[in-house]
Amino acid sequence: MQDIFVKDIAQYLGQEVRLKGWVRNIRSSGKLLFIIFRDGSAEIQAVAFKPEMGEQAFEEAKRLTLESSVILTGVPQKHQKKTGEYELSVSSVQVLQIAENYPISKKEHGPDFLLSHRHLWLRSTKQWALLRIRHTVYYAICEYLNDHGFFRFDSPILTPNACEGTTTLFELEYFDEGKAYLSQSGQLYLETGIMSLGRVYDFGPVFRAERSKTRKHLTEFWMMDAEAAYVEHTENMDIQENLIRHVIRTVLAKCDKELDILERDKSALQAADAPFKRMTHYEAVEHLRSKGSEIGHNDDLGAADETLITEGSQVPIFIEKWPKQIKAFYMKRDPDDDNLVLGSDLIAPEGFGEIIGGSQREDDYDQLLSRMQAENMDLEAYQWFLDLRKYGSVPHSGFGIGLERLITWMSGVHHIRETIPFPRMIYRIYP
RNA sequence: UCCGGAAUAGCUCAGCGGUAGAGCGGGUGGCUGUUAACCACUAGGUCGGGGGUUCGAAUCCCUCUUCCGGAGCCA
Repeated sequence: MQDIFVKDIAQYLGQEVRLKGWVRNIRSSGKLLFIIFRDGSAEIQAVAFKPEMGEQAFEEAKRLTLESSVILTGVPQKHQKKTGEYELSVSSVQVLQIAENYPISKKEHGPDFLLSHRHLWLRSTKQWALLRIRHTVYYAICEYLNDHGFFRFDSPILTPNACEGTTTLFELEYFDEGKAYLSQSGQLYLETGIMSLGRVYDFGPVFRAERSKTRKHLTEFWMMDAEAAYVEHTENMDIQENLIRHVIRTVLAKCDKELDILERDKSALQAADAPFKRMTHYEAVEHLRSKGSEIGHNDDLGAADETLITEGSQVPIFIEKWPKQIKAFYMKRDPDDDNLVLGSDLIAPEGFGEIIGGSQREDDYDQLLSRMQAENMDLEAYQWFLDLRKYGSVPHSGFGIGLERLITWMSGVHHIRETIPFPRMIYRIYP
């Protein structure tokens, strides 16, 4: 007899097999018992029928409760009521453990309860689907980059200095060396990697101690940073667009069932796999003001603006060429306008907001130095970064994708906290 | 940090000045095709903490705590 996974059940019709997993739900009707069984790969209805399996085995099956661990032996058959589905006709039941009073019931729960039981909530169908989409998105990003000349280059997580502003760092004591910080982005370190490998990316957790409390924020999230030598602003956006479109196609191809479970509108994702729109920050502001926003020409887009800008657009929109005072010090100035930088944000459609921030980097030593001085940065701490502009500086660009933001969009889920196994938020660090 | 909202059974909620309720989950029993199965019975509560008003407070007021939603900031 063979041990198989539920996902492969169709290949074993009529043969006795063994399935190892858990009980998702159980329904009984006298001499009949319906066990909704899952094993990680998929789920299936197992039917225990007393006259066929005998009194003893049936009594064993009757002991089962929600989330009990069990090994079922039986024969896969076509589902008697649902075409295209299968069920297992159970012949024997080996109970590993009876789960008593599993806390998550079949009815609704509030977010506080579910988040406090996140270690168990992960087993629920919707969470199972989200974890699988997360896996697919992660894999698709790496696949695209690997196929386009990028090398994995791991940036450090413990760092001596900040990449973005200094108010949002998690701080810790580092032996006798003073303060160290958890990385907010591997970008500055990636810029060293391109001088060796040409094109590089990192993928790992980053940490931001921002006291933001919205459905788009986590204090610990996964970011993919990519950086490429001799790539300028426009090509940088081309790479991002092709990468995101590859992710959309991969998710649609591999996660059809998961998207159904999440009731994701797949046609919206299909429509997003088309050339992205591009507009300058100036054009975006003009457009927003015509729609009633009070945004100014030197302002960042607010949450409402992000939704408004993509209204009526099926594809993501790049907003490029930003006023330099609202963007980071390392972005390259626009040669056509000294007040602008060659940065771009990618805004997802359907109100999902910003998913990528990228830019061409300042490669001129003097320009970078004066910008850092203007922002009162600790030049000594960034000497290594300035060195890159002294020894073979080249035009280069890069971008960072927030993995969970991208998953939120792909899956259509309401809150980012469901897209990572254990979300870290301002008021929650358990479990 | 700021602005709103909420806290009652294990869970989701109703009750909004006069004897603490329902559904789900748990337990017991019934049912040969169930789909959050169903039916019957049953156990289960310092109404978030503290203070006040009142003959009487889950209910009105004050305060603290916790959580949720949103803003700013960001990916």
